[in-house]
Amino acid sequence: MIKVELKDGVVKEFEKGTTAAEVTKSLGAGLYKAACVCRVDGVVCDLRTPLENDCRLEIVTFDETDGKKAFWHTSSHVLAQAVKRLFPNAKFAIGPAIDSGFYYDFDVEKPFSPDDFEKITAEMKKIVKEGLAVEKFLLQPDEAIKLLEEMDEPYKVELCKEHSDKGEPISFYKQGEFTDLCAGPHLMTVANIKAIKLTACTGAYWRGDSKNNQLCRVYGVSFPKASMLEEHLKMLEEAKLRDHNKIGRELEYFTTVDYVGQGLPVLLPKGARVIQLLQRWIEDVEQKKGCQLTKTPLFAKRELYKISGHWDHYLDGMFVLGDPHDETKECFALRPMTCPFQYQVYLNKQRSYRDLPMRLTETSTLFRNEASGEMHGLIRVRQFTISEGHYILRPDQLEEEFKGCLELAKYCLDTVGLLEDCTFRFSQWDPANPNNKYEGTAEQWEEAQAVMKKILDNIGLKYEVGFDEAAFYGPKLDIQYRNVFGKEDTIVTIQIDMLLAEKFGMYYIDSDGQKKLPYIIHRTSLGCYERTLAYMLEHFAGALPLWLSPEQVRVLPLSENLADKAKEIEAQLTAAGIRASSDIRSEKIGYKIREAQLEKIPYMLVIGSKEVESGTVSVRSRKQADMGTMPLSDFIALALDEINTKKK
RNA sequence: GCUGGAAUAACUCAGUUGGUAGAGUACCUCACUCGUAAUGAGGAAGUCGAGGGUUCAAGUCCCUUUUCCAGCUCCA
Repeated sequence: MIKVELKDGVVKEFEKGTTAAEVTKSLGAGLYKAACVCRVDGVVCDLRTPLENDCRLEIVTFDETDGKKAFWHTSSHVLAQAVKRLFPNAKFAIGPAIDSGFYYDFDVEKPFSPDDFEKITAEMKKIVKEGLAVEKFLLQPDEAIKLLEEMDEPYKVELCKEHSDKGEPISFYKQGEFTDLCAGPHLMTVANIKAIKLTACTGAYWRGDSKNNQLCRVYGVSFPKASMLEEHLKMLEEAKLRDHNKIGRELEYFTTVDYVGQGLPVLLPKGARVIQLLQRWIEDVEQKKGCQLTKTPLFAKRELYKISGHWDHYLDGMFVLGDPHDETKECFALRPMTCPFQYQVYLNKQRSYRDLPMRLTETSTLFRNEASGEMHGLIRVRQFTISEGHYILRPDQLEEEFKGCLELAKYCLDTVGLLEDCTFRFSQWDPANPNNKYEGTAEQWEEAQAVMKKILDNIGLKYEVGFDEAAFYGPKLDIQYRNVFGKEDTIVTIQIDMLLAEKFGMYYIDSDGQKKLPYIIHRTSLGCYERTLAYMLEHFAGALPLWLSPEQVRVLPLSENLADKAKEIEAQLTAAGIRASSDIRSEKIGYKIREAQLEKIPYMLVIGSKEVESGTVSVRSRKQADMGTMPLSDFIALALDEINTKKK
């Protein structure tokens, strides 16, 4: 007999070798039905796992992430089974669970059409109704490879051969006529998958490498109850209403024009105003932090990029003016980054250790020739403006300055309301990167990464490691943000560079009279303005905080004959530094309010004869509706306080 | 760059098997002078993304191309 400790410390005895499933069943039919997988002493396992020793057993349902993962993983097998039935020639790659569902990659002659989708969904539902039990079996590596070869699954054979190096048995899962190479864990039966929706069909490269064959990836999501699926789809619809690419256009922040080109959004007055406000604020904040503002050219001769290394690493990503390969003629390129330009400020004269740290910042417009399929609203564009900076430092200043950069970035992101949803990624090099991406020696890399790790650990920052995500000249701390579709991008980056100073001959004379190489931190405080604006539009669903609202107050006279009074109030607001307008059209007040509300105008001041008589305004906010009447001066004080404190 | 989807009035979208281009909103005009999310009537508005082709006839079928969307790859 073995002792099994259950939830809340209850201990029960079972025969040695009893499976977790049998234990669960003994606890109650309802629990067994809801159970997806279990954790034995904290390790996620199949319910079919036999318990051999005393242990702690947790039953995991769909409510937990581990449960969802298993549920969706099994769903991906059902998808594969349905595809096999309908398209017997399809070859199978991988089919994992992801954060919001599952996918399976297939090699098929023709990608699936929406029509095929319906058929596949119907077949999946049929399979669920058949209520097949999921069984697990193990094979020795050579037997496993033989089986997969017989099944004519070349991708699976490739995967299996890699696992077989370990010499461990290979696990398979089987439901009905369908067998798949898989590590699991899986549900006990497909019968629990009550609601299924296939969401997208896209291309995806085998093993994530664009040199490889492109497969057909089918995305889906599934739930134990139909109502949960409905709720999920409703949530997705609501997320889409926050999409900056939709509301940014609707609310007239930006637009795109066919004949201007891809990745070149046109900022409309509202978008331009927000970016101006952010830029003025950041430039002032940086000045107070001891930064020096620079303004350097937007393009330069090819020779500059050759020194920095960008010419060799990123020629494809640059907009080149002239023939890049004709060395007999002058050739220019628009700048894809600011580093080599800003270094010229440092190089302007001989520098002493007393000049350091030198904190150079610039509101820098950059140009990157992104591949045509990469562009996305304001998030991924070909021309953008970034709060860029390079700090040139003595080694003894590195830690403190790095902390300063991180504090500044956190302050900026917090002020614009985005920090709470950010995650941190320590982006490191891959010594074995096949494309020769990284410059410098292993010693230099180990040192730079050790320094960064020490700094991050000292601060106690929670971060993930991004392997093979470093810049070609050094490791990065990337601050990541997810858009409404869950896609992650870097919003802010802080990088340690030990290589470029030498390339540009950026020495300083130390206190001992010796020439020495400085460290350089590449950093941004708020990231690039377009991207930050995009995320703010999503975060606030278009209702930007008052201090950043392009139009802060709209005066709404009840009737046309109060137009002069409205204009007078507007002028008083403008004089107080508030961005105001008035709606003097001969429309009903409800109509004007509705429009202002849809435009997310923070405050509406309604004025009628009552207000004119008493010298007050009737205040309505987009959040709290009617706030009652007050003297105009009171409202101005209230608004200015909200603006000056940058209230979110 | 790759896979899939899309493009019709300023916006959101209808448009049957190929046979004269439609609605709502917005816009303009007029009336109404209004109390916290849509007043009424009338009017104007489209080379059906662009370029080729098939056809007596193309928004609709075929080819090319541009842009937008989702995903992959990439992201200094």
